[in-house]
Amino acid sequence: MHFSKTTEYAIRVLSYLCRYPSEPHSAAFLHKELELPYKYLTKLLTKLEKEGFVSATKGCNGGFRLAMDAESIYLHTILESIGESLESQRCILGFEMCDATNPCSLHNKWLKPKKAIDEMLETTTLAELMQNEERKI
Amino acid sequence: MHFSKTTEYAIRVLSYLCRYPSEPHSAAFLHKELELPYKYLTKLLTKLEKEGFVSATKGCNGGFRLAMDAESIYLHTILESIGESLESQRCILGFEMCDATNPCSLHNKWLKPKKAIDEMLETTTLAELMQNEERKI
DNA sequence: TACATATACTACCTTAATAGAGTATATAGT
DNA sequence: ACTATATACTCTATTAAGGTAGTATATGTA
Repeated sequence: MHFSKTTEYAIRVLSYLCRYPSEPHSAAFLHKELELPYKYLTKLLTKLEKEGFVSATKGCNGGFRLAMDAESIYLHTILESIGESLESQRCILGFEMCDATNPCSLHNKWLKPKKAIDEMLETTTLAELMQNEERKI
Repeated sequence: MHFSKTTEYAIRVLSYLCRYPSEPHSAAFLHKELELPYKYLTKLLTKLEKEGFVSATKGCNGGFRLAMDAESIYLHTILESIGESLESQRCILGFEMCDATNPCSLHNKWLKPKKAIDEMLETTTLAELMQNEERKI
């Protein structure tokens, strides 16, 4: 009952780039600042660049910065790009076929929590995560 | 955002034993009936026996049966024994220290979904999963 | 007691997520 | 053009969850 590390990292990095948008941040810097494994981070950033979330500039003073308006980046969209959202759609007990007409024994009980999760992911933007400036990233 | 396989299997097996309590069911039978990997299942059943959820009888006509009143087995308790609930307590973004006074950026947004999940797990009993006799296990 | 049917235990194998190393390539500044 | 600082790419290593194999042990039935 948790996000994958990749998802955690993605949200944290994007949050950081959202909070400090004035200049690009290098992977090395983000690695130190957010304490994420460097090589894993660079790979993730490359992916996020391909997905259009960040823009990358090479060379001196280069780095990554947010490429989209933070108000229009929903968590759901991030998870989708990472490949995590597919997981949330699957049956909570792991059955291939599980829906309203052919539910597993937990199906109905899971509806409410699932709705709460989905709503949160679909209505929360990256910008919203920045509301309290004191919060850690 | 999902249960571990072990948790899935535990709920499914216990659900089955709850639904058909009249006689013990062997691991081999449960393996065929629920299509769970045999060896993994026996390991899990041994664990569930130690945790007190099922009783095991060896020899001919032996097998496993529910050892507790299904009305008093809450999903939360099962997950706790499996070791999954600890996961649900941790910070959604993976921070060591994350609480109301020192929250991560997702902390507040996660409160509601988390509450829905916890409530479901803490109020749902094994017996309740059996309400609709047509449901698959 | 012999045997078939069970669980119990120990050790090992597989897979996918996560993490790391090394190298190639691009660019700003001088 | 040279160099330092970046990202981009490919391949390999580690770890934990998930899964398997083999054998020991217990028990009902004949």
